[in-house]
Amino acid sequence: MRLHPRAHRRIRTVIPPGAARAAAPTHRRLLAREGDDAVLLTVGDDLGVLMRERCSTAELGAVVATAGPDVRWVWSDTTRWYPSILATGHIVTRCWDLRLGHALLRGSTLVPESNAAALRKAIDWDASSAEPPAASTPALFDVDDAVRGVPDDPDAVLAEFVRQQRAIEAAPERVRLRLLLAAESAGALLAVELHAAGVPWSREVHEMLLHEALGPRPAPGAAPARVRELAEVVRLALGDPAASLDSQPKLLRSLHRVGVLAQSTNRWELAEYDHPVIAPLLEYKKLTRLLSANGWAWLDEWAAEGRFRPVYVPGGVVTGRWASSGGGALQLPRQLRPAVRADEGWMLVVADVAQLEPRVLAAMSGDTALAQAARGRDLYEGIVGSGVVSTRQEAKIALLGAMYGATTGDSGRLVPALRRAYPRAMALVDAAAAIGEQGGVVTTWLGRSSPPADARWHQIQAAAGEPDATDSDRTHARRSARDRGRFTRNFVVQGTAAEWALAWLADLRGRLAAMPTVDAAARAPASGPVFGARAHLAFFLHDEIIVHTPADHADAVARAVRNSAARAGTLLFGEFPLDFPLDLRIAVDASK
DNA sequence: AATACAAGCGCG
DNA sequence: AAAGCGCGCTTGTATT
Repeated sequence: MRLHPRAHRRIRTVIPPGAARAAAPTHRRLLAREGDDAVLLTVGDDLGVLMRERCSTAELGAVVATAGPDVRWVWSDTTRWYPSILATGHIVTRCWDLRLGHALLRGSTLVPESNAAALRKAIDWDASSAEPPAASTPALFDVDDAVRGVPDDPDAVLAEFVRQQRAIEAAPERVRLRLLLAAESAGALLAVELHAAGVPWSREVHEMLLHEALGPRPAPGAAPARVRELAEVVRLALGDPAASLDSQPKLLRSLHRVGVLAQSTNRWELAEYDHPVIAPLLEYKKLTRLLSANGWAWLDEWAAEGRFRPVYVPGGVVTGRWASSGGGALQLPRQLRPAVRADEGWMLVVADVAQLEPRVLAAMSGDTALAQAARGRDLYEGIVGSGVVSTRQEAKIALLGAMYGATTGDSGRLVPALRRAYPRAMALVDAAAAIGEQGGVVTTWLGRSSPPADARWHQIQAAAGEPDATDSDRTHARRSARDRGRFTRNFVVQGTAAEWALAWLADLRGRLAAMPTVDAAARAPASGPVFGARAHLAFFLHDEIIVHTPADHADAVARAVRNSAARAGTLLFGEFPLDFPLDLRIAVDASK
């Protein structure tokens, strides 16, 4: 790396300071790179550059801090810029993530086509996946788009910002798009912060849980005692001391030999057979799963320092949900939740939204009957109370079936009753399914659109319409159309729920940042210099959050969590009469 | 030996 | 007890 000339150690202002002062408080500032330096562009309402500054990247944290909390930093990609700024101890309050913005706007049906086309043309987003999908490609859609880059040089950053700004301003629903971009960008900041802060994790509790379930930690390469014992019991029941339990084909053959004629080794199917081998085998599978997914090796690799730090991937799911990579953050088994444990003198505020997706569906469809059923704490009980179905379990299955597109089984059987009781809500998901089946694009409440049907999908549909089409072609086409219909049916609901959750998080993040810090002795050092000093979000999973907070602030945090949920509701749905009740607990650990 | 795929199971 | 959306991860097997 090149050393910077002394002159670069201080910000060099190119525009006279007077103009800069006038511009600074209200205007967005773009960050770009030139060699090893960062370039800062202050942009006016007319999108003209008011000021151009330059500093070394090492000084960026200080520059951000000096600029104050009212600036919205516009940059190519939060994952590229924010970690190093945060590492110097500075929180960025607002940003505009151009990569995420591009991914949203280039495909949104709310953006006028000429603007969307301009965005697509400017950045060759999917250059490497432009060829028609190979015949073997099973995916219905491709999320690679979201991970491609926006260039970092000043001209490109400014040009992309201008394109995105114009795309939004040209849209009749610009208020929604602005909200979506702001929420998505706040999520990008939070994802970096969650990784830095980490989930407080008790090695002691985790080891105790493993010991209880599996026995003492075995030598490397050996199976734990409890697993070995169960394997013996299973092999005895199979009448084969050498039976292999970890290879599906071999296990299936062994099962067949003792009369268990299952088609697969999945546990739901195995559970249907009445044979002495079943119970110990299911227990064996459960324990080996715990061992391989979240055993001692996982603990050593992911939570050794008292924090679990997964990498969150905002926008990583087509619907707008977050994905994660590393450590399986989205799959922490409930069994291990007691290991999520606050530091000494700290508490956890654990909150999840009750039935988020059906509530969101009620609001977006304007279905006041469903909203009425949701008025109490439990939406499913509300449906039972309206006499639509007779048990809570039926209400749940029916509603999930309606949102997922179930056609058979208990779920499919109950959907018609729901359709009669809540015609507006059901019409919304049915319409989304119909559009998907025809190859169309659907859009969430704030403007995230589903990916269009790919070339392979169209090819399958076209083949079924040819004169020489076989029954198999037609069946294939119909199935593929319905698959896509179920996807778009769920997309609008899951995607809007993700938007609600982002709005909740973004608002809460702001409230937590405003909370007081604690003195040195009361800090949680493992959460880092910034978050170890105050209440901070520690975990997020679709509709639930965990805040790690100094014990004295727990009540205030709980109020903030509730207030933010209420705020998210009005931000998205205005005065529509619907609340989003939380199940909220203040506790030392995250177990139920 | 390296890579791709499918099954299975964890989460919402 | 599951058949219907969205994921990530591990394991064993098949492919190269």
